[in-house]
Amino acid sequence: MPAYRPQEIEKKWQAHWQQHHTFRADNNSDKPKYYVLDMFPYPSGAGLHVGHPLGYIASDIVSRYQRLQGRNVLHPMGFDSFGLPAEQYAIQTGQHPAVTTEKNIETYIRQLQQLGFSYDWEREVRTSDPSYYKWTQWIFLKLFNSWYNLDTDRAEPVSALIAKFAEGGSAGIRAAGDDEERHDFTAGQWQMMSEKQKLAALLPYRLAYQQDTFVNWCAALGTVLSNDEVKDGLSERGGYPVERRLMPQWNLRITAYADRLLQGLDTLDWPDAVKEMQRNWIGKSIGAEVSFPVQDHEGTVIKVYTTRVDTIYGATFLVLAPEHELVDTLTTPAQRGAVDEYIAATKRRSERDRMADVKTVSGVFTGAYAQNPVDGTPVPIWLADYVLAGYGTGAVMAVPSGDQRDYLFAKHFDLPIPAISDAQKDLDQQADPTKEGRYINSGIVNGLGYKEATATLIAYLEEKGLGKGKVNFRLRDAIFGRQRYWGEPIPIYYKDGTAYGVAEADLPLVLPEIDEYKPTETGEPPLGRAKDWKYKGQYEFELSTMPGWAGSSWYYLRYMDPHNADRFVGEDVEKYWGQVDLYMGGAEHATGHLLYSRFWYLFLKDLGLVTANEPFQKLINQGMILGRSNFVYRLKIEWDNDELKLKAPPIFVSKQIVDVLSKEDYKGKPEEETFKKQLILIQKRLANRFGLLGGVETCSIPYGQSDFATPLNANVSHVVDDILDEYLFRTDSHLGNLDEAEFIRYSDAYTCGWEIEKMSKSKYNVVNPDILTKKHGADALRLYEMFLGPLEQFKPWNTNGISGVATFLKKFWRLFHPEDGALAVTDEAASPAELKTLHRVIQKVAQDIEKFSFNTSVSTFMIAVNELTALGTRKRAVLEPLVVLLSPFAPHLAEELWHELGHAESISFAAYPEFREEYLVEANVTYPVAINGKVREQRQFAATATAAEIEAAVLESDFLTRFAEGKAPKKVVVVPGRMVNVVV
RNA sequence: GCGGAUGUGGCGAAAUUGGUAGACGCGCCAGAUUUAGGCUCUGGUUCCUUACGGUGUGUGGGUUCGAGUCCCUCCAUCCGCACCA
Repeated sequence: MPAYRPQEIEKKWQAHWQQHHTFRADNNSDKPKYYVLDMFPYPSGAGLHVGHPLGYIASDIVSRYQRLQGRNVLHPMGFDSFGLPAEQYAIQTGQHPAVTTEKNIETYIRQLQQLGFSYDWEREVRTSDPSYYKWTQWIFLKLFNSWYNLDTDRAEPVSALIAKFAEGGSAGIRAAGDDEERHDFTAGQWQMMSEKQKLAALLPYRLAYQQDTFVNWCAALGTVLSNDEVKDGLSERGGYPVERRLMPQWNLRITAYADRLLQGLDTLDWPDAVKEMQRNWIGKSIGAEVSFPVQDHEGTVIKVYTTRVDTIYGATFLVLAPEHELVDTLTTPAQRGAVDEYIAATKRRSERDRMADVKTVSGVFTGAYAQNPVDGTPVPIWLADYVLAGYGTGAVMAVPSGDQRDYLFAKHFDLPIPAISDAQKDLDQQADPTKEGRYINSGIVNGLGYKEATATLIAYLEEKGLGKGKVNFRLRDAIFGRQRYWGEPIPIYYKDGTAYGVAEADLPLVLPEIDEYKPTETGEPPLGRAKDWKYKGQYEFELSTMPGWAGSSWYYLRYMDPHNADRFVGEDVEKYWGQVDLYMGGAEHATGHLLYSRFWYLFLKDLGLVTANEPFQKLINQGMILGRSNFVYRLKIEWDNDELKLKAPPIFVSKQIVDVLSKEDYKGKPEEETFKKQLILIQKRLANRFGLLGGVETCSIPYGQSDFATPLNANVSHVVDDILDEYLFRTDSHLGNLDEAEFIRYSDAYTCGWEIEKMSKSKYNVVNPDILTKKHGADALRLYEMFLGPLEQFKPWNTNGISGVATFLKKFWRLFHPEDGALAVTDEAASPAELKTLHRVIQKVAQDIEKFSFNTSVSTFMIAVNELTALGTRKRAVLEPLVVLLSPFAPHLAEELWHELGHAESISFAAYPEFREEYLVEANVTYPVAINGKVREQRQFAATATAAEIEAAVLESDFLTRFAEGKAPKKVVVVPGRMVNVVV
């Protein structure tokens, strides 16, 4: 056998695994099951970069480890193949999204397969495949045909609701959702309704319902975005402006599950950060709704929501959101002008300004007064934009002594700030929301504490019919429609203006072909372009498609039974696999995908279609691998607000360009045009040479030896600093911390800088794994990605260190092939030293895998190889178990050696070596012996020696004479296995 | 503002959970082999010091025979939410 050639070995075994279906998971097995899931990728045109596989490698290690432990492992992969980028590309080029998506998936599969993942590819799913989205549509129809019964606290079929209506009308039915959208009727009235009227009455009960909703409308993208797709008032994708607009929309009633989604979190083995984010997102608050009767408006009350009813005696004014429905009625003629002006001013401020500016106090008095329901005191009614129309009732009772915002408002408009608790302090400085102390100035709760006061007041208000305890959630229903082409068509059609669900038998409702992917001239979604696209040839279909998260909300269930044509997942199969044991993916899905998936699962559970309580028991967030962006600055002189300014916008370039530009022989001050041409030329030349653009290390680094250690020419760095102070302005967010940016060379007008940020094709900071695999092999790349640092951490990519793990693999190979010759192992028995090395690895690696601490496992292997190399070990008894241990990490190398050692079956079916603790215990143990914590010598004791024996041995020796300067020992502390400390 | 996290060499990082801080790898230095090296091997590498020795886990304090680890204070950085009543 020649020297270690990873590329040959890897190709051979990947083909072998595929041919022999080595990783095929069995839906019937006596073995215990284990389900390892990766968050499936969106197949983008750029292909994989080194950041993508990080989580996949980790989950693959766990999968292979669990197989060695004798479990039946389900480890699938698929593609979230509906989405915006393919559609944008289609609009630009006219290419069908299905075509580009297919091409991208092929690239992804090729790249994934060459890393040797143990996926069961026969279970691959694609969300854009009609045989898959048939079931996404089917689940939508289930939602459409369900309502949420608060009495049973679960979803039930709409047919049950119809039965109730027929029997007793709408009275007494408690359903999740907004009762104001619904109308009351008797059983008789129900019977009299036409079909159209009945469906209209049912619609606001459904879990998938259509309603006029304030949505985030993005004109540039021509679609509606969900809240988590909007960042700072701009679309997450593209950064276009987003406005609030009232539109008829399909919604999913996730709010019905708010409490259960919250409760369930406690049972999950997830990172605290993610659970906390979901808790905040759901935003449960326990409080009360209190009615304040309005003076001079008989029968009109203002409902406020508060979490601190106990402070109601301190409520000196009410504040309504400017959009509140009563504003118009309440405003007195004298205040009308001021109020109108304030509302107009609020509207002029964009959502973004309003969010950005939380410091300025603004508001206006309506002229009207309400009565405090507990003591009848008149309280003025104000408007202010710090009260949100969308939360609670859109009105608050302001307690300036207990709430900082109310306090600032009161100070600003000179309203009274009465104390309500004897524990409140510094009320001339700030509000004090304390719950300590006894209430004062508080009528019926004077002298009580927080808990009693709250209970007393709620009881009192309930009795008077002016209030009740109430739980509020911040969570909003999920908007489900997108005005887009490349998504699942919503299986709804309209008959006489009324929405009907498509019959299950007619699924899938296949996405029709259209000739252009833009919205129509009349502003309809792209599906409006479809010709002759009608249900049963006569009814118009719904034209919006489902959002990106629809298909990804249940894909993990389809993996269990991907080819089932009769059911979304077979009953027995679902029971067998149950929930996902380990879910690996990025933290960016904390409140989106992970919440929607849980919602769908709970819903399916209510329908008896799934059996576990939660879909994902354990979640690990792998950190992101960041890239180093390089850029050059182009100095520009511009007019900015009548002022001449020098600007230096950065231009992203590949690392090679920075390398070339910073070479000593690159001199002169090129004119702008010339420079641009040069840039393009260099990019092109590099593209030709390396096939791809990206930051693979191919040029020598000009100054110093590494990216980060920078023996930068001191003179150059000085000049750059001076120039910086003088000329460079922060003109682009990508610039970030200029102070920290490194400047490799200053040449008149151009300077090179870098920054660590997310890998992105447009920033030329992507490192392609193919090239690394070609050079070092997939095993080396796998090991290196794990070795890089803790799995969950964000870390910059640095290709330099990969040689370390490559060397390790070579050394490992050489344990079996001395002088790179033929396999040479002996059947001698292992020595105690060898057994110790081996069993330390068995123990440590198993512990590390349980803790997902793969970087330390790799170190453990390296130490073992160094030790065994030093010992000259050639023994099968030591080396063979070591191969098994290494196989989850470097599967190709391990498989090759395993077969060389004479095994016919794949190493995946080997048994994990058993750990024997006794091999780690030595006859003699060396302890540090110290005086007052200062170690003076190392001494050997029998491994079985007791603390008392060790103490005696030290005191009987001449240790004290030599080190204690005649002082007498006060005590001796013996920590078995650690240290002997004599205190003098 | 609220919530979550993180601070250890030139760099990525370890530290058996309170026991000789810096394992392992990169880089660097020296040496060996080699025509040569970007291959391989050996030794060294917290910092200061020629050495002896001292110093050292963001800051300041505390508990302890002993603290990177536990408690309190402050500082810095990152992430999430953000006028949620």
